[in-house]
Amino acid sequence: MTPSPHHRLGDLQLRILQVLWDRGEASVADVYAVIKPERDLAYTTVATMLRKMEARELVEHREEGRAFLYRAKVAAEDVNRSVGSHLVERLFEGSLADAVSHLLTSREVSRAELDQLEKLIKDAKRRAK
Amino acid sequence: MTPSPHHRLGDLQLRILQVLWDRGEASVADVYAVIKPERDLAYTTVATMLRKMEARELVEHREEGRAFLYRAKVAAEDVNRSVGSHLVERLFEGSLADAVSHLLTSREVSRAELDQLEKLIKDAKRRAK
DNA sequence: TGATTAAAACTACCTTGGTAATACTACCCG
DNA sequence: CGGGTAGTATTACCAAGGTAGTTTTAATCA
Repeated sequence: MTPSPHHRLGDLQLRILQVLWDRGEASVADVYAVIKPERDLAYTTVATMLRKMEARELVEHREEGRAFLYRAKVAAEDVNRSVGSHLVERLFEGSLADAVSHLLTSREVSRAELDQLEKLIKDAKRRAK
Repeated sequence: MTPSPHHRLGDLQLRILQVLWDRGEASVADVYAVIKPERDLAYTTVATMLRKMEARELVEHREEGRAFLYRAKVAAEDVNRSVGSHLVERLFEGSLADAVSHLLTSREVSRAELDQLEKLIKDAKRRAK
């Protein structure tokens, strides 16, 4: 079975993973409670998705009484990196600078964020030295 | 009809758009010639995809003799921005800095690229001032 | 004990990207 | 004229994300 490349996770799957990363462990009801206000889904939708994700090895569960407690089986770091990397690759032919450049013109970026970015670059440079 | 959010473009669709952006106009054969060496597809696959993309208003075509000449109907800028933005949003809750930070740790970034990035930030700051 | 309820299991459906074989069509060349 | 050839058109599949109704099961409470 293919380890299924992380970069093609759908929005709902990603959102569910985020909840799990946040909580460590969560029941369907927990996940549902978090997601429901954001997007109006049925409880069973979340449950089904979780089951599908388990089949794909993205999450796993254990039983606690009659309920299932799910945990993410993939690391946030890995997924974020994988998704981000894939995007830069497919959209900007690998040029991080191009990617950031587009991002900078596409959104309001606060002064604080710019400062933060600057520091990031400086750190990276230092490490590269 | 929904203007179909650009951020859900698949890899093949994106690649095809890139060819069209590059050429301005291209026949199926043209697109095929470019893509074939990268991924081993059938000619009809490309043709079908183009037709599907036309239905989705991503491209349009005119007839030149017996062949179709396709043109992108969406701007590269728009798509890149949209895809990039969506990613930052869904993965990093809108924090560009977080996004870049992950990208920096996920790939080899050349000194030149770092310099380029630094300049980008400085420019953005100047503009924001 | 019997009814309510909460949970999971099962089933089903739609959309879209991706992939391609096959069928049709018109044109050009010998 | 007749057949190759270069195109498009048609049709079909599969996988995966997303969505959710319906059914079963088990526990809890009155």
